[in-house]
Amino acid sequence: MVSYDRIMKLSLERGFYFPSSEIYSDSPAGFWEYGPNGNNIKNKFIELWRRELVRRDDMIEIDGSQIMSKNVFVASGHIDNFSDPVIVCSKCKSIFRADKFILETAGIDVPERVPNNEVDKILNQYNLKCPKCLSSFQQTERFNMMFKVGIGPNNDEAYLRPETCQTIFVDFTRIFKIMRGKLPVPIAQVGKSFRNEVAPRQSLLRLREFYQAEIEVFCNPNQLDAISKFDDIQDTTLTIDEGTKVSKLTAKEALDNQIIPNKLIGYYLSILYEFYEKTGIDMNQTRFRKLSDQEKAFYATIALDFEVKTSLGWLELVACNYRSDYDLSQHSKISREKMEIMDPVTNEKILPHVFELSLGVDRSIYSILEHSFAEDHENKRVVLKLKPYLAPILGAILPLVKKPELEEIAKNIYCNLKKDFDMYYDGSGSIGRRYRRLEEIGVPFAITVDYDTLKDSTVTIRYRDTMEQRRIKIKDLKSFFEINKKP
RNA sequence: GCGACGAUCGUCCAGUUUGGUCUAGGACAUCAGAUUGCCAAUCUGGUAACCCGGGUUCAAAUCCCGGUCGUCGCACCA
Repeated sequence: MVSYDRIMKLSLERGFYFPSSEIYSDSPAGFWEYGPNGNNIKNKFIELWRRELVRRDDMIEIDGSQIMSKNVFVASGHIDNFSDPVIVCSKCKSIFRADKFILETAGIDVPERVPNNEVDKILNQYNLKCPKCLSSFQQTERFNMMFKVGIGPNNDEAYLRPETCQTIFVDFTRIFKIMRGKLPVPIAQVGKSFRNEVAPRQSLLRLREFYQAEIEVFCNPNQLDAISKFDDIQDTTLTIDEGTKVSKLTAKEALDNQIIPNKLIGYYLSILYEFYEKTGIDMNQTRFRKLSDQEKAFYATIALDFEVKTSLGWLELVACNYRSDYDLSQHSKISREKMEIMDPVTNEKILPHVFELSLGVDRSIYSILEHSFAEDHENKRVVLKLKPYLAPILGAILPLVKKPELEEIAKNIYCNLKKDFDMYYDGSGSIGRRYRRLEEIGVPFAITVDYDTLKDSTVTIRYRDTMEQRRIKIKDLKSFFEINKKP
């Protein structure tokens, strides 16, 4: 298996991703840039997500704000649940998690959501001091994983969203009305979320600013098995890890065996699976893992993670949570906005439930890179076997040697194709070197203009994975790329 | 956030032990030119780095302190 370090090296050398603000010594951890190649892959990944999930399932896609008011997160529970009590030594400024500290020193098991004054009381009562300098602690504070921002001259309290889905929840009633929604109605969004991670690590795998592609399926909780399109995917084979046992079985079998609770969840897990199949990730190295009650988020009643095996172990790519009506009822309560809707199918007035597929884009990109990376020792080359529709560049136009008559034709071909496809022109160095360079960033096709081109207007197509070469007429190139850029 | 270790061209590494030889060297990559009829060829020339701040010293890539970042472990991952 390719190591994390090897992918990291490739990324730095070839511009997939690299640290943000790296010329400054005070640049914070957990922020990374996509370079030209990485950005192209990311855009194409998102476009594939749209094709295979959003358009396939007639989803509605929105693009919401990244900064949202305090009340949004009071309602969502993030103000309360997303923070840890923290105590700071008044002298040496050492920081401790209050609940852990009290458990370790006084042996008292306080809940994570313990009020600040309660912590202060316990510290006093048991005379707990800083273990490093034996000084007393300052008043208990909260460390919140959300980034707080101040709006306007008064610095009104607001936050960068820690998950994209909250915009979907707060917008739900308007979207449902204007789009003449019928349950189940999936609403999708791709965008950035922000979490003030304590220890961001491993580049794209734990970021403070990251892309999520989320799908919130609003549904009638009484109609979870009334999904006729389940039949389309019932033979999709899923690997499901229930903690005690791992089963590989079709969606239908999983449903029959109660491993999946209903058709709606089965359907969405299956189309998610089929989407990832198309990314080039080795599906034998993936699984859905049922989360235990301890692992589940506070809003989830059923939770499965879609995970992929990488050199760093199993990596969570998609959180699939049945959030019930938690979010809508909370937003309804705090905003005093009625969020019940008429289900036109059953003529019931209900508060919809939500099943979500919360996908981590950056982790997916990393996994695709790792699973696409191949070292071809026989030919002494490194090949990134990206699917053509995910490759940062679809094709490169190369003059065989540096001769004006070949370069002119090659540049013409390049100019004729570059508006329709992601093309690249390279005329420097030996032809073999150029092939090697291209396959390292995953360019699937190289077009070489040679001396035969002058005679019969054909060029060589070289295939990245097999190194095979075929001749094709210049005028047929457009349709060749048209066909080959499709999933 | 804690602890251990580390940080030199785009990448990998030498130089730090024992301060002066370093206006920092090599390899790969890259750029320009020459050459080249298809898989990292060759020749010539070029670009390019001591993480940041402070201190010690006649003198710091090298020693000391602080910060930042990175790797690993713990914790965290709603």
